[in-house]
Amino acid sequence: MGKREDINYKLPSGFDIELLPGERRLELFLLETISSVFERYGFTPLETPAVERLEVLQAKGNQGDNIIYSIEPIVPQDMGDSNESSDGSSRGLKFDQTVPLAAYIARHLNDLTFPFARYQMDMVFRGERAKKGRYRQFRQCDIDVVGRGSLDLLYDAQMPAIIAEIFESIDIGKFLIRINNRKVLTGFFKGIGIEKDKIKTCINIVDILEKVGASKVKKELEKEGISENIADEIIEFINIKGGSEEIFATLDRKSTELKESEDFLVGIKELKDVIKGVRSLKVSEDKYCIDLSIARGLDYYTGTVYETTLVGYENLGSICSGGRYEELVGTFVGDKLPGVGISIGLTRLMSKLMDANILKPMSASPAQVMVLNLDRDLIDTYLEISQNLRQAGIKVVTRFEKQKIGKQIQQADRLGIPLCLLIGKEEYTQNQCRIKILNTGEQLDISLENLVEEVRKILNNQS
RNA sequence: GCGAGCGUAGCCAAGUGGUUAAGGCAGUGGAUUGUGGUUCCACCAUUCGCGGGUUCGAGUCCCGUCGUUCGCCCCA
Repeated sequence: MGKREDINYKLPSGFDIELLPGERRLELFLLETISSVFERYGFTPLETPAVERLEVLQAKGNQGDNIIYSIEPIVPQDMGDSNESSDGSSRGLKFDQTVPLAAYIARHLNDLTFPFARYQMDMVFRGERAKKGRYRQFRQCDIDVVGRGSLDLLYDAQMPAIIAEIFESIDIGKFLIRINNRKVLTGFFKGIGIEKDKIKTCINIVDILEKVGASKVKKELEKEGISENIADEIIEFINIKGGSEEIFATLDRKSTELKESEDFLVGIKELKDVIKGVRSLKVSEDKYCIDLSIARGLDYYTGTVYETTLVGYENLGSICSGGRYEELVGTFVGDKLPGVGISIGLTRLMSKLMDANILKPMSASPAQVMVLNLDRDLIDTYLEISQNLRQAGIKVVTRFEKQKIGKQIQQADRLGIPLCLLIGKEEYTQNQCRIKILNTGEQLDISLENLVEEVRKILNNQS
């Protein structure tokens, strides 16, 4: 098979994110759809390097060491230890877009206009155990808005509107954006007497409710030294269900029962403002809800948090999530620079949705027309026709190699090219061209003068 | 990092100590010379991740090694 046995060319675990042509075309289509929604809301495109200093990557939160890939050069042997002083080990690959954004803002503070709204659809890297649909390198589509000093809660409200618009336009069925506010959670924990240093742990435990179920959450909480009564109270709290007004009513009632409810009240107020904004942005009621069990694992979230699931496919997990972070950017700059953002894990989303047959790959080739090679002597005609079509904006593949006609048509079919142009001696002498429409098998003879026009007409009818 | 499983062609695989290593998909060639997605025929692994061992004999058992998958953890 001509295969080299000494080189293992398989991709390492977690990096098998290569797509076939039709899949890549689908990805590009999605990227285009997503970015056009982002831009409709005035977000500006941005890209940051794959590499940042470790101190930047580790600046906030507990992402820690087990997910960051460090990067260092391979020192050539004959260079001895001359590279030893390089600080290669102090760099790593970015594991999300938010932390690099914070650093970016710190670097360009004086060149940017605030609130700064940007989108980014780069690859990120996580050194975690790979799973089906969960990779070590993957593409995330992020938007964030960062304000200087303060950031209006309407930016938080805008996020669900953007999410809704995106998932409506890529047509993947019903989805639900679940909204919560971390201050509601932390305020509640504080109010029922949980010590400050345990609140973070509690948030992380609560976050896994959906995955592991209430009894496991309770067990975990008790492992942290939380009494059974309190654990029950927590579970009851995060399970509160209902419409927005209903939940607000419950929360208001709860706030009077709590010992210390300042944070809790702030959280409720924020959540109310956000929901009000979402409503004003005309996001339809069945697309979002308040869900007090949404906490998000990342440490840097401080206020609003979001998670989006596909209705009927909840097991796919969150397809878009994010939240507000008050302190993250400020870790690099002295100022207060609160931000809010969301992220779509596109690689994972595509992989899962294609497995579930919700998304289907596009045709392998963007070409709309294939000019067949029936006679090598007519190659100049083929080239000329191809150029004419291209000038009219039509995507054309010209066959240079003479092959059995059936093979050529078969190839066009496999590539998903809808039209074949056949010009042999016969057609040529009559100044004609035969157009074959592959999905119907229909053929028609057109004079060369009208060809461009005719092809365009057929293509229009097809789409 | 810990626990479990798996490793047979480009892909999916049967095979559980005897040997010519099923089958399917894909691929290549053909079924009379200018027509595809259907059908039919032929071809397509001196070899079972790698190394060692047990045995008259190993893809099949044992040890090691590498790779990979799943679970815990974490998350997109």
